This record gives sequence, C-alpha cells and structure tokens, in this order.
Amino acid sequence: MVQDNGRPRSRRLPRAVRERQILDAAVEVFAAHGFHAASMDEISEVAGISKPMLYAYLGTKDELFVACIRREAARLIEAIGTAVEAGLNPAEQLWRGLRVFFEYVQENQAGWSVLHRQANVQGDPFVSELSEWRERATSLIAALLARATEGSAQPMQAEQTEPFAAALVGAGEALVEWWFEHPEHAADGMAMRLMNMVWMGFSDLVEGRSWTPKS
Amino acid sequence: MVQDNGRPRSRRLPRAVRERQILDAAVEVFAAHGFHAASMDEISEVAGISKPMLYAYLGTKDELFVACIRREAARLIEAIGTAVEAGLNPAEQLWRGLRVFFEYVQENQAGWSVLHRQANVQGDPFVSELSEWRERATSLIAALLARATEGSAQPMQAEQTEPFAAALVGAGEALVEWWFEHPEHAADGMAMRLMNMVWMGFSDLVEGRSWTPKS
Amino acid sequence: MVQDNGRPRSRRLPRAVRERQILDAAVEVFAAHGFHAASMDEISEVAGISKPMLYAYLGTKDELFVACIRREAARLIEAIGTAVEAGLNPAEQLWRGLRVFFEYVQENQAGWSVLHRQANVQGDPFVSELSEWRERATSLIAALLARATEGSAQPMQAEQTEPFAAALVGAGEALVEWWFEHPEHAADGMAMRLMNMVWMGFSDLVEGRSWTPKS
Amino acid sequence: MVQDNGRPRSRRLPRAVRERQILDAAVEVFAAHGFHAASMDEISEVAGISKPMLYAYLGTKDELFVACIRREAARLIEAIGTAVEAGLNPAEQLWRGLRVFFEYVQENQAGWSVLHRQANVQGDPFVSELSEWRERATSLIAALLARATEGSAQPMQAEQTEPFAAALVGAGEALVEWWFEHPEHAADGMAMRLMNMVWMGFSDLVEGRSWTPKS
DNA sequence: TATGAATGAGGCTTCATTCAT
DNA sequence: CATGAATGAAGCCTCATTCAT
Repeated sequence: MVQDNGRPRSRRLPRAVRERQILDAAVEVFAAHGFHAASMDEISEVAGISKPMLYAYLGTKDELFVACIRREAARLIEAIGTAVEAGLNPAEQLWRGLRVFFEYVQENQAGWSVLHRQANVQGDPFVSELSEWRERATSLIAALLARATEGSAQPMQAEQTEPFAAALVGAGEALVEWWFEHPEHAADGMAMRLMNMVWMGFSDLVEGRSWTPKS
Repeated sequence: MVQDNGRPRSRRLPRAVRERQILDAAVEVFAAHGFHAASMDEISEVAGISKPMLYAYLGTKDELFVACIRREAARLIEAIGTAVEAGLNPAEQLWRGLRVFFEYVQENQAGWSVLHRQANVQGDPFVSELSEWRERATSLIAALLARATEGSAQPMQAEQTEPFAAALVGAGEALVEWWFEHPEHAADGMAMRLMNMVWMGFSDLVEGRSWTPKS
Repeated sequence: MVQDNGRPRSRRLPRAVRERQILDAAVEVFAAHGFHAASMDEISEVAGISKPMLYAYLGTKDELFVACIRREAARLIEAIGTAVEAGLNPAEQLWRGLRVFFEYVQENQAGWSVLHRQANVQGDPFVSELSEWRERATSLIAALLARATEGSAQPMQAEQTEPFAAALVGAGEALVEWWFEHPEHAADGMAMRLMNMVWMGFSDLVEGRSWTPKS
Repeated sequence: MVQDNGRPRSRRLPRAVRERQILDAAVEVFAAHGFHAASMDEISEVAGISKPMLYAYLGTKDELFVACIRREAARLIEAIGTAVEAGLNPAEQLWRGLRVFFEYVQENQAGWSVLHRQANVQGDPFVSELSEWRERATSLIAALLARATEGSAQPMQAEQTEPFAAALVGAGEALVEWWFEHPEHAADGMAMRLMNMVWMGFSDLVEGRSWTPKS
C-alpha cells in the first residue's frame, strides 16, 4: 500500500538512506516543537515510516535527539573549518568563517534551531553532547585567535583566547536571533557586522575605524 | 513517605509569602529540568505545599512559568538599569552594567538559567514574554551605545546600535556559560574581559591596548 | 469588610433566611451547569457566604442537591394542588392545574430545570428523591382523572389512570421543552394545547372537535 | 488486580470490532452513572481495553459521548421509520411506530437511558447533538400527524402538529419510565395504552370509545 | 523486514471537604 | 459565628515504547 502524503512510502531502502530520511524528519520536528513537545509519532509520520522502524534504526527518543545534535554540529563545524583553512591571514580566516556561519544558518534553520535552542534544555544525555560541540566550535576559533597574536609582543594564551572565542560564538548566536527578526539583511552583511564588532571594538567604531574585506 | 527537604512545611502563611515561596521553588525546578520536564508535582513538593495551593496561587503551569520569567527579568533589568544610571560616561556606564550583570548571574544562577535557557520554549505565551524581556535588555544597552556616539562625527542610528547590543548580550550570555565551567574567576574579572572585548576589539587587544576602570 | 459584588455580605441573619439564600443560589447554579459541573465554590460565591458556612447549613453537595429538589417539588406540587382544588368539575380542574403548571414553569425556570433535567442523573441519593416527586405529581393527576370517571359506566381503576397521568406529566414536560424554543406563545395558550390533546385526543381534533374553557 | 468481568480481554482485534465493543461499553457506563459521573477508566475497563486505545479509537470523553448518542439515536429513528412506512393509514402507522418504540426500549434500556436521560447535559457539543435527534424524532411524528389530517376540512399546519408530536414523544418517554416500575406489562400493551391516549383522548376513553388494531 | 495494535506510566488540573484562626 | 488557607483523591489525556502478526 502507498502512503497518501506525497512521498510514497518506499520500502527496502539501504540503511544509510533511511537513516538520513529519519534524521531529516527528526530535526524538522524537534526544531518545530522542541525536544519534549516533539512526539515520536509525528517524527515517524514525517519520516514516512512506522514507529517500530524508527526505533529499530535510531533507538530511543534520547538517542535520536543526540544523533540529530551530532549530525548538525558536525556539518556546521566542518563547513566553518573548511572555510577558515582557506583564509590567508587571521583576519581573513575569521571573516571567511563568519560568512560561512551565517550562510549555513540561513540555509539550515531547522538544524540550527536544534543546536542553538533545543539542545539547551537540561537533562542528562544532552548537556555533554552539547558542550562537546560548543567546545569544538570554541577551540576552532580560539586557535584562530591564537595564531593572530603569535607574532605580537605578548602572544595570548589559551586562557585568554578561549573566553574570547566563547564570547564570539555567543555574539554570533545572538546576532542570528536578531537576524531572524530582521530578515531583510543579507548573510554577508551580518558577517560584516560581527566582524567589525569583534575585530575593531566599539571605541574604534565610534571613531570611524572599521574593517573591510579585501577580496 | 516523609517530607525531608530541610524547610519545615510551615502552615497558614499569608498569601504573599506563599507566592514568593512558590516562585522560588518554581524557578529552581524549571532551571533544573527545563519547562517541559519540570513537573508541577515536584514544584509543589519543593515549595512545601500541596498542588491545589500551587494552582490557587499561581495558576496553570504556563502561567507559573510566565510569572517566573517575569520576575527574574524584572529583577535583572532593574539591577542593570540602576547600575548604568550611576555611571558618569558611556564607558563607565557599560562597565558598571556588565559588572552588575555578572554579579547578578553569580548569585542567581537558577533565575538566570530560566531566563537564558528554559525560556526558549515554543508556544504562544512564552515567546512574547521572552522577546519582551530580550527587547528591554537590548534597548537598554542600545541606548547606552547610542549615547556613546552622540558626540562623534557620525552618531550611530538604532539600526546600528541594536544589533550591536544584541550581540553584546549574546556574548555576555556565552561568557557566563564559559564562566560556569571555569568558576575560579571572579565576577569582576569576567566583566573586565567582556568590557575589553567590546570596547577595544580584538585588533586593539592584540596590540596591547586595553581598557581599565578608573574607580 | 464588605463583599464587593453588590449584595453586601450581611452577617448574623436568622438561620431560615440564610438557608433560603443558599437554596436560591444552589438552584441557580445547579440549573446553569448541572449537578456534577456545579461547584460548591460557585454556589458559595453566588450565595454570598463562605464554604464552611455552606457546609454548616446544608451539608454535603448531595444533601444540598436533595434539598433543592425537595423544595422545588414541594412548591410546584403545592401550586398545582391548590389550583386543582378550586375547579368545579374534572375538566376544569385539569385545566386549572395545567395553567398553573405552565405559569409556574415560566416564572421559575431554574427550579424547573433542576427538577426536570438535572435530577434525572442516576446516582444513589437522587433517584429516590426524584421518583417520590414524580409519584406525588402523578397521583395528584391520577386522582383527578379517577374522579372524572366516577359517574361513568366503567369507572377507571388506578391501574388505568396512573399510566395515563404519568404520560400526561411527560407530555407536559416535553411541551415545556418545546415552549422554550418557541417562547412567543403564552402560558395560557400552552395549557390550552395540552388540554385539548389530553381531553379530546387526536381523532377528535382532526374532526374539528375541541375543548374550550367556559370561564 | 485481575480483570474478571467475564469477557476475556481478547487482543489484536480489527479496528471496527473494537469500536463497537467500546461503544457498547460506553453506552452501558454512561447509562449507569450519567455523563459526568462516568469515568473513562471504568469505560475502558468494561470495554476490556486500555485507555490509550479508547482515546485512539473514539477520541475524548465528549466525542465518545456524542458517538454514543449518535449511534443510539440512529438505531431508534431507523427502527421507527421503517415500521411507520409499513403502515397503510395514519392510525396504523402510528400504532406500528409506537409498538416498535416500546420494543426497542425494552431491548435496549441502556441506549434509551443515554438518549432520554443522560443527554441532558449542558455544554456545547451535546445540546446540538441532542436537539438534532429530538428534532428528527419529532418531525417524523409530525409528518405522520400531518398526513392524518390531509383529507379533513382543516388540515393541520406544522405549527399545530409539531407541539403535538413533541408532547407525544414526551408522553412516550414518561410512559417508559412508568413501565420500568411496572415491568409486568408487555410492550404491546404499553403501545396500546399510548395509542389510545393519543388517538382517542380522555373524554372518549371515559365514554368507552377506544382504538384497537385490526391486524 | 515492516506495521497496526496495544499499554504502563505519568502529567496537568479540579473538586469536595476540612482545619486553624 | 465566620473564613482564608489547605489538601487527599480522582479524572482526563498523552506519550514513549513494544508485541504479535
């Protein structure tokens, strides 16, 4: 029999494809309602499979959620990492990273919502997962910042770059939130804003100094 | 089973006292488990009253949560507002605001968690409440930043200060998160870090320029 | 302190007055929501007294409901009985009884609703109370009908008049229901309708014979 | 505790069968306690299934109750309608209708109780459902009565037949009630009684005129 | 493999009823 | 006498999870 909701309930797909289908559905539903309000019923429906299959492929609700977080985090981190590597100097690296970040969020709002909003809910299995991704993001940035000071008189230590990186990530998250309410701006423009705040600081901006990409 | 949570179940208290007791308990429990996972059962237990009283005084779970958000937001905003007003110039105002922010968070972790983490719940009554508080916080900062540029050649418009303020708030939130994992730092130190990031920017910091309070 | 809802919460009333106040309120609320949906809270509020007083005066919810049924039934039966006694012959007696019945219902809709609708709910203490009132009403009518046939060739026995009376009562109740949806008719007109149905029967009515009061 | 109500808890039945089981149980329980006092717990127990199934198949308590009313009303109306159609002239039609009515009630006391007694519940979804069934019953009878006067000098209009029909239905309901307390009578006899009351009227009966079926 | 059918467990909410002042 | 404060008990409903086919 065929499911009536557009996508035919295709059978006998290879496991990997099925799992991606399910994860896509899960991310969508988790983003829409949040972890607790999301129901396995809805996820299985959106994924186009029955609940027992859902459990067979990805385990319990908790495990499924962790899988979602993991996939989305990996994707985002990888995108940013690749972009950063392509930059020639720290400023450009940061700039590329920011740009990719905003682009990613724009094209993957559901995934971002799962990462940024839903994963914040306390609870045993999720905190660790979440802090791991935050740590990876932070250390990526922190390394970048550290490289920027390598040549200076007083190179920054991890103890200084790390909180800075964390703050930068937080600023980015908040700016995305602001962006959602002012969608008329382009991803590039958002990246520029954040770049300037971070790189120049407020006192410079007030005095008319700002950063611009050369490319 | 016997109640054994320290505070004796005192009886026949006047309404106002009970309401504060309940709000305290609710904030604690919401912070610990998040809105959905928190149960009215546990809240009433922690508050030391029966569930019917809980409902009689503060309404449904939704209403209770809104009341929590409202109280915590009001407290925080008021503390920051008062501190900012005491500053003589924009830099000092910002500095005082940041310091009070970190102090508040330190002494009121549960309340902060409710505001920062748990309020991200989908659903009608919460989004409006939450965005209202975010907006108040942001506009408080945005006004401060706007004042800072009043004398400059190109005074910033709301369109520029607002996202900056939002980013600043986000950076603060993230820094708090980092702080929780590095509790050896003092609130003052955290405020200093953020002040420098915001005011000086990264390029200045690299070159050894930094901001310090005069007081 | 004075209650703010119009009627001042007068204190120290004689017991009988209080009880009437309470019963009035109870009938009103039971009629509005039905027995189960009515809450003692609302009744005490409408009555203008506190709940402990409510319990002190009229006992539990069940007892209170029984008291309502009893009072309303007594009133109605008494009104009809008095009217019937004033009639000179059976037809006129019936006519007077019906007229009073419709008048009573019109002026006492809440009481009627309690009797007719709410008391039908099954449950231990109410069935007996309800069947007692039905029985009284029925036997009042049955006696009337019996008197009407006393002079005839084959006087009716209770076994014949009783079900007739029951049916008449039921017809009256149903007609009242119909009346509520067609309120443009007068009480007298309704009584006339029922009188004709009962007295003449359908075959007579079809052939143009009908009953009219002489008074 | 062990289930011990005779019917074994059979498992894995097809949906249609389960739905009938549930409706049967629901009618039984609603008839026994009334809508409000009936508990979904008891219904599911009597039906021999768990509560989640109850909800999955027939929705909330309100919806379940409406389904009960609808089924019972449809059954009764259909039975009477079929019987009436088989009659050759109005009197016989009425007679057949009444006979089927009493037979139906006798064999389906619970269903009748739900229709007659319990459906009188305040609240949106029920009033409409109930008045619809009453209307169908009434208009079925009213049409019959109208046909009876078609040939006469002054054919009755709906304004006259309708309240008559309503009263007839009410008389029937009340007679059923009386019957329950005098179960020694047969359904046929009850129908005869009502037929005579309605068709002949009291004055005719007093004078010895009565109606008898020819079949 | 795939699923319709099934349920234990638990959460929110309200109500009749009674203390303690 | 009068009441604000308090609660045990119960009802509706939903969800994550698993059989049995």
